[in-house]
Amino acid sequence: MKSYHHGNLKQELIDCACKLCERDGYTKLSIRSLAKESGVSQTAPYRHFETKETLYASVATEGFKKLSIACHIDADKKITKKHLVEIGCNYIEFGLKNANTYDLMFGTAVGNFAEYPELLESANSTYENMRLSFSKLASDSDEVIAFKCITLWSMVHGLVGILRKVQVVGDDFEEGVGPISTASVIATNLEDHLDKVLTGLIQN
Amino acid sequence: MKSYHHGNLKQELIDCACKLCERDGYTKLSIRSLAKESGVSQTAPYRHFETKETLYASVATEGFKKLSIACHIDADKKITKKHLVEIGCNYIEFGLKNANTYDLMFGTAVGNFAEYPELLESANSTYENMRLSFSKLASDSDEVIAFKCITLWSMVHGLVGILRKVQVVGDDFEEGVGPISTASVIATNLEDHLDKVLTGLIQN
DNA sequence: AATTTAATGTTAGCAGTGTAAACATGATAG
DNA sequence: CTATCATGTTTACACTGCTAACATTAAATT
Repeated sequence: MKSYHHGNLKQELIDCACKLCERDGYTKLSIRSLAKESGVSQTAPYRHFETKETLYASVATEGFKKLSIACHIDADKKITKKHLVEIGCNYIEFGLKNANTYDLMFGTAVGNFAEYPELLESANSTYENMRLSFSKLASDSDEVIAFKCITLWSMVHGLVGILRKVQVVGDDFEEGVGPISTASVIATNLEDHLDKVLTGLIQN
Repeated sequence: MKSYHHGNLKQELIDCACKLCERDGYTKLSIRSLAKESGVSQTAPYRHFETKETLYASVATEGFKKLSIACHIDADKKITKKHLVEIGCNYIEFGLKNANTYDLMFGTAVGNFAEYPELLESANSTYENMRLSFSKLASDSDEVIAFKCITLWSMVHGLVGILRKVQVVGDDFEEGVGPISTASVIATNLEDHLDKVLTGLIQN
């Protein structure tokens, strides 16, 4: 027999939402279905999430935490370009393996991160982690480090988007010339690709 | 007095949808509101668009056509890196100025382009245009050209995403070190940035 | 020219959604 | 032990995508 109060509803809703968002995409997620899944009334989630966007923000927050972990590398000593390639690869792998969550994190489902302090914090700390790795690489100024960081981020972010999209674009081109076959070559040689692309940005 | 048949409903719906999608984002668009806007019954659009996704596909198709135009450069002669920078800048400008439409084109609102021949065609021809520009640059093999093309695309695509997102991430970092200020520097020096980033990819 | 047909429009209605308001329960603080 | 307040429920509203059945008229066929 169930007690009137669930006890741990908020966390269960978040966990469940993360799972469903990743499985079906966040558009398919409804507060009502989520409530049903947790065996609770349709409007119970509203005691924990003001709006659906608030729920999205929680899922996105979890996403950034996982991304932070995925992109973290141990390196007390000076790190090399190889480390950055590794970060980039891990980032891309995360984006491709958690594509639906990634959409939530980088799409427009959550309009303004500033309205959700935890989300803001987790997103910023993902950036900050990456920045710290860069700062260990070379004795660049803070500005240059930040610049390189945003540049790498935009590169891997772009690759995630294009690699995913291209699979859906169809390919009626000659062998080896169309976007799909090309992207697939890049995808299967990610390390080489990142290494090459980072060369203009960083030496050694 | 209006006739029973509208006469040009499909095109009017597409035009209207393009406008509303760009103004409010595609999530805010409803078939019913669209119908009302065109002074027609709630279900009339279904005579022209099987599902909402079909409508999205039409809007995305228009988007790719515009993107193609934006990225087109006149160059019968050999083109230089400068031309590619120009293409990249135009691409990014399009992505930032038509952010909501861009989401529709590169997000998951339309699941499988192959189901919408016109969309597929317009998306592929955007790629093909870019590829042709690259092919005029140097005497690379077709594979290398395609590779560079996808790489540039992913770079500018990533920049569009990050430049947009960063504005929403908040910035509680030191001066010049946070993502916002850094991205803003990149955004205001786009040409320089692209030039630098393309150097690893292309000489001259 | 008359008639059939197909394209395009309307009306009514279902099932599902986000969300607000009013109420119920029970854990916890006084 | 009682009052309060966080948490859960019920009910309801306005909106959505979409379907089915019907209406109108343009186009094709005889």
